[in-house]
Amino acid sequence: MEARHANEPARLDRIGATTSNPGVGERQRERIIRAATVVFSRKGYDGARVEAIARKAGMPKGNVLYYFKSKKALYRVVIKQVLSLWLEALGNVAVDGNPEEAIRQYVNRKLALSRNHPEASRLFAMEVISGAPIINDHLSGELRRWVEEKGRVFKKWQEEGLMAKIDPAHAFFMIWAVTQTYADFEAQIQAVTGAKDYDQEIYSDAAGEVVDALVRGLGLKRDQGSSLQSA
Amino acid sequence: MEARHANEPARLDRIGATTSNPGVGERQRERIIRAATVVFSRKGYDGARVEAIARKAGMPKGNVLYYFKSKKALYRVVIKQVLSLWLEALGNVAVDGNPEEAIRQYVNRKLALSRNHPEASRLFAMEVISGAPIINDHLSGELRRWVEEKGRVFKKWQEEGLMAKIDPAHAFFMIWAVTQTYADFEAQIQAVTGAKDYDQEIYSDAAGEVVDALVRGLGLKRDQGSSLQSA
DNA sequence: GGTAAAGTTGACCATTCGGTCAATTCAGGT
DNA sequence: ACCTGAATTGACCGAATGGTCAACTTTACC
Repeated sequence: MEARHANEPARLDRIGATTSNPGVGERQRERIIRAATVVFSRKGYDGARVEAIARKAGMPKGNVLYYFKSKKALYRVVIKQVLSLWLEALGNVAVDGNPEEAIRQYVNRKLALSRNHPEASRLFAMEVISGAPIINDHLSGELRRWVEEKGRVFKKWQEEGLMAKIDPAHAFFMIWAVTQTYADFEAQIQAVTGAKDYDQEIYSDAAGEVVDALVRGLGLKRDQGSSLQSA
Repeated sequence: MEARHANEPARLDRIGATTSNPGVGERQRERIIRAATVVFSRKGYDGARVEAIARKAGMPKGNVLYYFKSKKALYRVVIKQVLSLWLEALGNVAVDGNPEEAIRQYVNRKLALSRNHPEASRLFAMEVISGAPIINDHLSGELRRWVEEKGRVFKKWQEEGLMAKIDPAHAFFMIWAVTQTYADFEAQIQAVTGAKDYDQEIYSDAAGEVVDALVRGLGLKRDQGSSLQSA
């Protein structure tokens, strides 16, 4: 017992495929994290049972606690990974192209995130609803700075008349709210629309209109000066 | 012991003030429900401790279980009350006035709900994120019908060119997403904006811009024919 | 003021759950 | 084949929690 309870995300990024030596333990670790993300996102921290996570990962409970020294430690690892996914997708809003295209791209990327990682989205939502006990520092640190930075770009656009006059932060809140709702409130949307194939009917069919509405609402204009399209 | 474990919401509506006989028990019942709403909304069902609810209501645990036969029964009562608050506020979107004013009013009402009952909003959100195990029937029943009904009005507006062509259901999802985000994601918004006085800075100062953006996004026009304003 | 029901309270029970541990198996290096 | 550390597993423990209960107090009504 030596690498035990490392607790570090270690190398959670996409590995170039099956790298030389994923390590027996590393693979297990990842299975646990994946299972934990699902369970935590549906049940919340307290509702999640270690044994439920273990079962979903296909191993006895004891094994989970072998890799993570406690339920809380596992939760921290999971939620930090989710957060980094969030921040990463926030990524780089292209500030140089024309505003409309930039935001349209950004919203679409965010929507894709909700589509491909609904559990991550829900887990994040639960954390925040609960008062963000774990990630508060990140929100008032990294995220806040990120918003301030991008906000300056919005201000510039607004001065040039390329965007409606709206507090940049709230513009983001609107975007996040709308994109996340398709993951977080899936149950409600499912119930109300009666969609048979959520992925298809909601994301493929309806999402486009919503993106348009957001762009329109934020009053985003295509910069007339630079007519170059981004790929 | 006779009225014990009635479990019925009984008469939860606003009573005309202190009616003749609120009943000792009825008052306690309401205190418990109010406390439970807060605790459940922050901790989720499993995270909430009966004793925590009792303490917040200012009575020993045993007393809570005297009025509600189980934690789950209490939860059901609480969440149903929250749901009715939601549906009630959805209320009557004035279908006859001009579209812009109607929706503007509706959004403002929904926003006020988030402001005045943030716990209710969060509790509702938690339920839905968890897959709406309790209220699923209501969502695919009452709520769905309500959306279909109001949706027809939207369609009419759209045919008259008074509203952007967007699936009515999704128009609602957008509105709900944006308005709820100010209650549900308060922790995030607080962290990002660094607002000292959330109520003031967020709801009073910034909300207006957001309502405008929504109205603009949904492409709502003032009906030129009828220039009468609703109060 | 007496009585019966409603309400209050803390002690108590059974269960569940996170976490530990000793025993065992597996994998790799020599 | 042997050895060593990593990994696996199920039994087990203590704490916490939902729920019960019996004793006690308050309230309402005659």
